[in-house]
Amino acid sequence: MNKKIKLTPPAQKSKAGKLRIAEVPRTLRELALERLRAAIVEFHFKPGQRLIERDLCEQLGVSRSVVREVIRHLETEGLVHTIPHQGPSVAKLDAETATQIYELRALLESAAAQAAAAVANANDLAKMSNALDLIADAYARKDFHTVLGATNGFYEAMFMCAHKSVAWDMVQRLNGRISWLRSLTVSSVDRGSTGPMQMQKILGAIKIGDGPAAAAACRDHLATAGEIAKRLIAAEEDA
Amino acid sequence: MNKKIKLTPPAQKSKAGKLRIAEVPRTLRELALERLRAAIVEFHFKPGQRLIERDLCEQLGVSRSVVREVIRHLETEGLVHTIPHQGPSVAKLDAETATQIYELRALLESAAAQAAAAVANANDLAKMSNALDLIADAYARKDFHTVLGATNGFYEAMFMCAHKSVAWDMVQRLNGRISWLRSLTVSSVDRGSTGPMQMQKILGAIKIGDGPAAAAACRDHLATAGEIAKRLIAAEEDA
DNA sequence: GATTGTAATATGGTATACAATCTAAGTCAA
DNA sequence: TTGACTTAGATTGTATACCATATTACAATC
Repeated sequence: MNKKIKLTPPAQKSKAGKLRIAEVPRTLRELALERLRAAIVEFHFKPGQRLIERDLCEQLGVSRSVVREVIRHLETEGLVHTIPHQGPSVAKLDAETATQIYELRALLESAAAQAAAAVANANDLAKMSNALDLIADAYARKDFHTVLGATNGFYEAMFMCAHKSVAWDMVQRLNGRISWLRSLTVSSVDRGSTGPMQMQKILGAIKIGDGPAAAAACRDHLATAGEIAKRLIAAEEDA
Repeated sequence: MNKKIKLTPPAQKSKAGKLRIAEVPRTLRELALERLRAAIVEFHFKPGQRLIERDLCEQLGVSRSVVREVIRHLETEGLVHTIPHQGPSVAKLDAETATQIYELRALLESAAAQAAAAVANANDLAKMSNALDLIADAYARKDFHTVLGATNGFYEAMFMCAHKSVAWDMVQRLNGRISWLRSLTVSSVDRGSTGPMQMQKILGAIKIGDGPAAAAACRDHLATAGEIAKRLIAAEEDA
C-alpha cells in the first residue's frame, strides 16, 4: 500500500571529461527536478494525479522548500498544473492542445530540417545516421524507451547542426507535455516500420541538400504521428 | 504512514451557476511573479544584474520562500539565469540567441497569420483593426509602452482566432526574452511609420483571406525588426 | 439519500537556523 | 605594482517549525 514510487533512476555516472576543471556543482534541487520530471514523463504519475508536497518530500528525501521550487519549475514547463489552495497535479492533455503541439512540432522540425539540409557536414550526418541505426535496433528488440531516446538524439543532432538550439529547447519542452502520447505512439503496431522509414527519408533529403524535401518529409512524419495520437486521445477521452 | 490516495482527482464538477464566484483566488506568489517579471522586462533590472534574494524580499515585501519560487519560475521562462551557489541574475541575451528568437517569431507568426486568413471572422478582424488604431495613436504620442502593449493585442487576437494558443504562449515567452530589444526597436527612428504599415498589410491580407500574403507580410515585418535588433545588439556588444 | 456540520488534511506563507560556498577586502611577499 | 594567500562577511542551499486558511473527508442529521 505504501506506494514508495521509485524516484531513483539508475545512478548515472558523470561522464567527467578529461581534465575537466569547471565541474558544475549540482544542487539537490536539480537532482530532484530531474527525478520528478522523469517520473512524470515516464508515466509513474498519471495525468490528473495529485502531487502532495509532503509525500514528495518523503519519496525524494528532500525538504518542502526544494519540492516546492521543483514544482514551480515543472509548472512553468507545463508538466504540472497547480490550482491555488488545491495544489499541484500532473497536467492533463486535451485533444485541442495535443493537436496544436503536433502542429508546432511539424512547423519547427520542418524548418530545422530545411536549414540542416543547407549546412550539414559529414559529422552531423554521421550522428543522425547512428541515431537511426540505434532506433532500428531498439525497435527490433521492442525497447521503446531507447527508441524515444534515440529519436531525441536524431532530432537534437538535426537542430544543433542547423544552429537552432532555442527551437530545440522548445521542441523538447513540447515533447515533455506529450510524453505519454509519444510512448503509446512508438509502441503502436507497424510504427516500427513507418517511423524509421520516414526518418530515413528526412536524413536522405538532408544528405543531398534538398531542403524542401527534408521539410516535406518532416511534415509527413509528424502528420502520421499526429494521426495516431489523435486516435489515442479520442480513445482515452472516450473512457 | 499515510498513503491515502483519495483526494478525489476527478472532483471539480463545475456546475457553473450564475452566482459562480469566478474569481480565482490569487496567491501572493502570483502577484510577486508578475511584479518581478514586469520589473525585468520593463528594464528596471539590467541584464546581467544580480538578483539578491533578501533584497527582493524587502522590495516585494514577501518571504524568501516566495521569492525563491518566483525566481524558479522566471528561470524556467528564460528571463533569469541562475548559477549554483552564485545566485540568480537577469538573463543576458547574446546575438546568436536573439537571431534565433526573431527567426522563431517569424516562423510562428507567419504560420498563425496564414491560418488566421482562413478562419478570421468580423469580430476577429475588428479586434485586430482596433489594436492597429491604438498603435498608430500611441506612436503619434510617442507612448512606446502602449505601442508594445497594443502590438501584443494585435498578435494575440491573430493567434487566438487561428486557434493557436500554445504557439501564442511560446511567442509571449520569447518576447519576454527580447523585451529590451523590442523597446529599443519600437522607439527607433521611422519605426513609427514602417511598423504599423507592415502590420496593416498583414491585416489586409487576412481580411481578403490571402493566407500566403499574410504569412509573407509577417515575415517582412519580422525581418525588418530583426535587422534593427541586430544593429542594436551589435552596438551593445561593442560597448 | 441529500444536506449539513465538523474534524482531518493540504496548501500558502512566514520565520529561523545553519552549513557550504562565494566575494571582497586586506595582508604579505616578491 | 603585481600576485598569491588569508580571512571575514555576504549569500545561497537546505531543513524545520509554525500558523492561518482553504479544501476534503466523514459522520450525524433530517
